[in-house]
Amino acid sequence: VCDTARGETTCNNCGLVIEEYMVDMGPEWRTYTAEDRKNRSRVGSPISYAIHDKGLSTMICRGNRDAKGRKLSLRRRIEVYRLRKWQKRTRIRNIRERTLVRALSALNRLVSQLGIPRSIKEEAAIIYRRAWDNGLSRGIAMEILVAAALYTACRTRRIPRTLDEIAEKAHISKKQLGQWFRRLVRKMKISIPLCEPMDFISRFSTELKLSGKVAGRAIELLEDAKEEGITTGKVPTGLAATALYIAGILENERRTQREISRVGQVTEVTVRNRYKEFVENLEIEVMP
DNA sequence: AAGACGAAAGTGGTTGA
DNA sequence: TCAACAACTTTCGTCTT
Repeated sequence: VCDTARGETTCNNCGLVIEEYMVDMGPEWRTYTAEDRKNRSRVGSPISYAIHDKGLSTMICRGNRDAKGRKLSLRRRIEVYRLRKWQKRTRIRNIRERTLVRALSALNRLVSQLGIPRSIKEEAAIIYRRAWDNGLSRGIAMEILVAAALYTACRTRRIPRTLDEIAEKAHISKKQLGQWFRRLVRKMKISIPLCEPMDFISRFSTELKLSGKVAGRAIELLEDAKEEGITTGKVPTGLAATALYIAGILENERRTQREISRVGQVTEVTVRNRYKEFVENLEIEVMP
């Protein structure tokens, strides 16, 4: 299923799978029985990242003595000093890089799960690095910062995912994600375009297998609704979903309220309320 | 049997004193 | 910091297809 509405090719079927195998080369838990094999799931970054240098990083002790306790010559002392310095530097670099590797692998996982285009992933990675450079990463779980960077990237490129969707896949709370999103925007002076209901139309209509005709009609409806001033303060996903619902009825591609509410991530009641407002204000005749 | 409808009570976030 | 508030959710009984 390809969505080329914005010049992005998001392939939800093959792209997903290929991406996953390309980016995440970590091993899965070994399984022994057929039952295990059925149940096994991907378990995140391979453990080797976490213990990558365990036992390998060496400290060079202070005190300029050799193994037998003799004082070192001046020449040796200078050499040991230099070694110590480089030891420190490379260790710091390794920690940085290791975290970065883990963060990027988490990002890849999220992106595959959500079917997000590659360009947005790159954007998210850049935002993540900038956040890191600005010292925003201190004291915060890497997963949260990654998720916030991804959400920010989606918003700036106007291919929004909801906070809920990203929070769920990243296994963090919506509240935390929202907080860090705002923090990123504020501290890094990123300008975010307003979230418009229309931004959701192409994704939702694909998900509902609705034709382009319906999607176009839905966008018209949203434009009219905006002019009538009945959209302010309403959840954009609910508006987009309802517009598709009505457009579907008008174009004879009806979907049930349940389906509509599911893709719009609102309740049927909300769809009904929006529906009523649309019909009352937009001179729509939906009686067959 | 499934879908649509709407009332009523509850929830979490924003706003304004 | 607190209360008021609008939007949205959950739940549930009733009507329609």
